[in-house]
Amino acid sequence: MATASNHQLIDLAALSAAAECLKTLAHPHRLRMVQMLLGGRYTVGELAEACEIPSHMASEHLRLMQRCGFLTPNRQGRCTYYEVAEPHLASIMKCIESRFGPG
Amino acid sequence: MATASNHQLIDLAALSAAAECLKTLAHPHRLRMVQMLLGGRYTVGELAEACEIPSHMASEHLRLMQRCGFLTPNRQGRCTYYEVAEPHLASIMKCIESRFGPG
DNA sequence: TTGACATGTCGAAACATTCCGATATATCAA
DNA sequence: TTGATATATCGGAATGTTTCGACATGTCAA
Repeated sequence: MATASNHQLIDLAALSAAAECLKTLAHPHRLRMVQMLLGGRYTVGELAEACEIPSHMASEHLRLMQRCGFLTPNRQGRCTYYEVAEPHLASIMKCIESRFGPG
Repeated sequence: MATASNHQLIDLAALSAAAECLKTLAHPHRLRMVQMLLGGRYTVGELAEACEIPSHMASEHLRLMQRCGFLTPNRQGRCTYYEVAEPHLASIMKCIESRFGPG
């Protein structure tokens, strides 16, 4: 046994879901996109340019993040704007910034 | 452009490092181990049993987490105790619990 | 309608991860 | 020493991810 304060362990099924989400987040281009989108909405093309990747690949990354509930697309004419749909993304990104950010 | 409050974007090299760490965390058994270790120290065997996996596989997971600075081993006789070495693990785990935990 | 532009989808190659059995090392007890 | 226990490591099979070119769809302007 360990120390006191044994706060409930999350069950394995929930941990698998969490692992899926973390895996989705665990990519440098996707992290950059999330970081940008936490500051506003952007089109596929804008996100692609910021990551210096072809836009059809940005589209693929965005699809993955949409699939696990992080983002939602919002078509407007020829462009598709993506926005953050998962509120917890802000706090997890803060953790990442405090560990890997500047300063 | 987006809204105001354009706080500095992390550079791609740092995001790659962050992605590596997140990838390492993104596994149900490793998440369980981290969650346990945040509450105290455990041996390879104890962690293996909690995850219901053979201990040589637990050892492999622990090696990965050691490699990215999350944990440190601490040999004591025949057993190796692992402990949390990265303070930020606690806060990122809190984020995960608040999203996937009970309640 | 045509042509240009912005996204999205498909299939396959390249690459990485996960898992397992076999084996190695390290410690203790007798 | 021998045998038992606890971890660690190696190699390979199975599986999953990433990237790319090619193509499809959907929108607008003329």
